[in-house]
Amino acid sequence: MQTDSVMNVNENKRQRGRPRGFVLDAAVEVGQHLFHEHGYENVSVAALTEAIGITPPSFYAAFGSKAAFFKDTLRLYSATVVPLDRFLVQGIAPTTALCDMLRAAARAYAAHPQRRGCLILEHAKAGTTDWGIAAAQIARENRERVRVFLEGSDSDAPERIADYVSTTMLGLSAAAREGWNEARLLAVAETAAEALTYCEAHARGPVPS
Amino acid sequence: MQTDSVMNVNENKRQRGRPRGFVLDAAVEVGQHLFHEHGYENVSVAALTEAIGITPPSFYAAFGSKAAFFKDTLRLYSATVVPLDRFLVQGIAPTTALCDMLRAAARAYAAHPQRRGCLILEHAKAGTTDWGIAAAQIARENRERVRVFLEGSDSDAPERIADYVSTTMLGLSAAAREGWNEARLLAVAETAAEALTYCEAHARGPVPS
DNA sequence: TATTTCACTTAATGGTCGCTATACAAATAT
DNA sequence: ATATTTGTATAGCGACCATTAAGTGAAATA
Repeated sequence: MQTDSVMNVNENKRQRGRPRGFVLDAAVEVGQHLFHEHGYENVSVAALTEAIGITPPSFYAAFGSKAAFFKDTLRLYSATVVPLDRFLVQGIAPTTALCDMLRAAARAYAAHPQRRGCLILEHAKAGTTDWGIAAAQIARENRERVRVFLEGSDSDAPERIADYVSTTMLGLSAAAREGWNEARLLAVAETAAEALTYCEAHARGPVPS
Repeated sequence: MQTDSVMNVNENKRQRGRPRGFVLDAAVEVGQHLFHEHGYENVSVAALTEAIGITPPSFYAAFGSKAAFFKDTLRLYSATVVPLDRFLVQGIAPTTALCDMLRAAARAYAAHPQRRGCLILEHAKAGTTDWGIAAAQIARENRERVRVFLEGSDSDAPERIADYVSTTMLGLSAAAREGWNEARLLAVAETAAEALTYCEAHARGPVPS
């Protein structure tokens, strides 16, 4: 069951029959917000359809299933909210890029009082369900992009640094969900940033022990 | 509905009527393992009672509700698995204590292939449910103990350091649940430990910028 | 206008959930 | 012995879940 939303605006393809009474991408965004605020399991199809303004059969005709719809919201989120490529541009010093990314994450995770943390990371733990697997997949891909970026730069121990940054973002997301405000998250990001700059210096010279 | 489990072995109080056919603390431990492996919402009362070897009425007579039983498992967990006082002993250098704690967390969170991460931290996000509030409460208390320990030592910026350590442990727990092995978690803990030692040095002298 | 093609509406399906009313079994108290 | 107290077992409650079968409404094609 393919949907034509998210970066795939091939609507107005064949317009026979009654036209759809709602906008796909708008519905996906509504669902993204609900999933982000309450979590996949705590959002019922009834809640989704009511928020969108449609009924369950329309929902299933358009998106196939609740899990498929959730994957659509994941795609929308990773395409719009977490623009990794904005930070991982070749030529920039890896430490600078990662520090900027951590600061941006801290800000983004506390930006909206509802919808705290990262939609993807917060759903990447239910590794057994299909929707959890989808989230974990995206998380792994993003992690990989960080590692590749570090290998492209002359960074030493790219895996170790990538893992450290990933863990920090996981922690920032969880802390955001527990209600920490932007200042606290930013302070943590700043501390982690100092760790990264220290690692870089540490790699070039010997440890001052 | 009070239960007399967990550090509260006042059984053999009044022995009138039919004696209980199972051991309270053993049941709590079984529940702790199930909750840790699958998460609160994914463990039904039916699964709990079957694993314990009793039927629902016995369960509710002994523990009151699923949420109350979960709180019992939380108490057992924080009293046995995460011995904070082992690390936060006055007199030890704060950096040493925190680094040891991070390393111990990394090891503990990956120790059992099932039951990855921290039972408390992984349940502290559902802030609206009563069981989630209970977990978040314990997490907050532990965080407070770290802060008090740092204030007791001559550490500067105790809140900032405590927040950084808390976030790192949140990240380690989440990474453990995503399947990272002990080596990866330990490497992250080691990087964070370097950050802490750097912070300490940084506080005493100016930044080498 | 007649037909086709799709979306929409109504209403319900089977399943699982946390929880419990009722009845029975096993121990102590008298 | 009987009465009382307490745990266990059977069976089922109502609520909610994701999903859908069947029929109706609306637009484009012929």
